Amino acid sequence: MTEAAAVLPQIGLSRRLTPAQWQTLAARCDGVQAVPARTVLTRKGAPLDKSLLLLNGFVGRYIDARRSRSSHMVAIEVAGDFVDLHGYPLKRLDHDVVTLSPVRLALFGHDGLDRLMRDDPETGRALWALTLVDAAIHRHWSFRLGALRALQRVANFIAELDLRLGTAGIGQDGVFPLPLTQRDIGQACGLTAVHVNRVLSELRQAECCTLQSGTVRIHDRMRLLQLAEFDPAFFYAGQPEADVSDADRDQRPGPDLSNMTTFPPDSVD
Amino acid sequence: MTEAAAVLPQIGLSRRLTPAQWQTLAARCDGVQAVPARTVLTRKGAPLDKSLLLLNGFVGRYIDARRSRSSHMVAIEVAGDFVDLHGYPLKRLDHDVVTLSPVRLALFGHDGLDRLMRDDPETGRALWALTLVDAAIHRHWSFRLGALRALQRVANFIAELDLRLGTAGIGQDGVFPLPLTQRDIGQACGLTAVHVNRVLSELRQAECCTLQSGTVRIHDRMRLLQLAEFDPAFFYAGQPEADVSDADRDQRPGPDLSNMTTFPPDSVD
DNA sequence: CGTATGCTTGAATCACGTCAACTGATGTGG
DNA sequence: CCACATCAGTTGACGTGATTCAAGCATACG
Repeated sequence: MTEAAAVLPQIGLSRRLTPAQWQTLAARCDGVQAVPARTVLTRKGAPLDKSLLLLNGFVGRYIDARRSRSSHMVAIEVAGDFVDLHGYPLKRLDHDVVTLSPVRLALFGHDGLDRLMRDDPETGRALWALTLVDAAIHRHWSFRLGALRALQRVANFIAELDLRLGTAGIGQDGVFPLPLTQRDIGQACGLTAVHVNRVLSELRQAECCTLQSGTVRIHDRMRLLQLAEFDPAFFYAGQPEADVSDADRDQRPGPDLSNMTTFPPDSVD
Repeated sequence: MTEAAAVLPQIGLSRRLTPAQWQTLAARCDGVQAVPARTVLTRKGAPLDKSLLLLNGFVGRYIDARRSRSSHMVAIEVAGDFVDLHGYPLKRLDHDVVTLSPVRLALFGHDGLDRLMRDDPETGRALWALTLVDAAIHRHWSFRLGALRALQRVANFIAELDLRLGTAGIGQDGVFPLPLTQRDIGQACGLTAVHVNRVLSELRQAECCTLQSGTVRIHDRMRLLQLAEFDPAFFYAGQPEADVSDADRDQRPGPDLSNMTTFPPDSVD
């Protein structure tokens, strides 16, 4: 639907496409749909024939343990993220996708993407790169959960959303909306809601940042990033990695496998 | 180098390609190289011009916190895994890649992959799907770290490697090599080496599985999988999702956004 | 040999979970 | 309009799972 395409803003992750690529993609949009909060978009294992681009709001991915009582949020998507793009090559997902807030979604049928891939393989590779940034974010989550403790984890989570929402043009002066309950944050950070509460009030008392009634206010971003051990490298901002054409290849010789160094063992753990 | 291509076995993840696709890819191989254990293959941020397919041995990906003393393993690669395939669209990595054991690697220059993508976009999409399975494994790690506690985590880790190595044709009767120190396992599972030790002896006493001198012996796989809350869905085994051509499309109507259901709140946490 | 590295075990500490009670905001039906 | 339920947030007391520090062994290696 071309009318729909005309209004699609190029925000967030989709900014990694060139304007021309974005036009090519937006032309494939099959419509826009509004969905209320706490609604299942796709259920684990269900076959997919369309992918969803998140225009605004928040969406979570959940894996739940059968025997256990808790489900865990393994990813959060913000405006500009392609929620289901990896469902395009895989044709089904291994987890549930649920809206955390009211959202608006742009729909892309897989057959339309097929044609896009055929007609414009360069844009296809750019879409591939988009899904790889998602994977890098997953690694960052793994790092957060495995290497940090409660206070740092929550700080890191907030710092990540500050960065990602900034890219989406949402929020300013360190203030942005985050309509999650403390239980949601706990599910994302591997903590109980009770402990998230304590950690948040600790961050508040430290004059670091405040999260109240669905709004984050960052008072001291330096301290937040430092506390969070936050390294934005995982986000692959900066150069357009979608552009694999040529130019920046072979300039620097890449890691030569002949000059390998022994991995220095680090102190503990 | 065609001689190198001739000896490349199609194991593990690379089995998700059709034999024809595998031949196409193997023909692009630029050589095979042996690398000793505990060697840095690629350093965070370094520009890449080739990708590596792991023929045997183990490789880990590490993210480390600057201020802190510990680095965290965010992924482990086994025989058949494409270690650096996501470095192909992205051109650099956000983490370090280190061998955990002596390995043999098949090298694929990015320009060769470029030609492959041009000549055979279908195989290109299959490679995309490979990187998406990696992402699914990342989500599984996130789940493990966020939702499970020590005993279950280690059990889950072992169950994952049992599954992945089985696909690579390594090990049988629940016995497979795993040349990791308890400190390595701790870095992967977000635990200290000391606690990994206690957990392993617990698993041993429970007659569940044994990990000694670099070898895993699974005595009661049912109990292991149950204890680990292990759901192999993340691995996308089964149907060849690389085959996006046609056939299995539009058979089932996919999740219709009109019959959305409200997300049922689960009990705790 | 001695030194380094990995595994094992114990005891003390601490971070986080669990249980429970209370608040305040929102909503619903009589 | 008020009784009542519900749900997110908050706080305290208590229990426990994991870390930390420490020491003792085993094996491999120069």
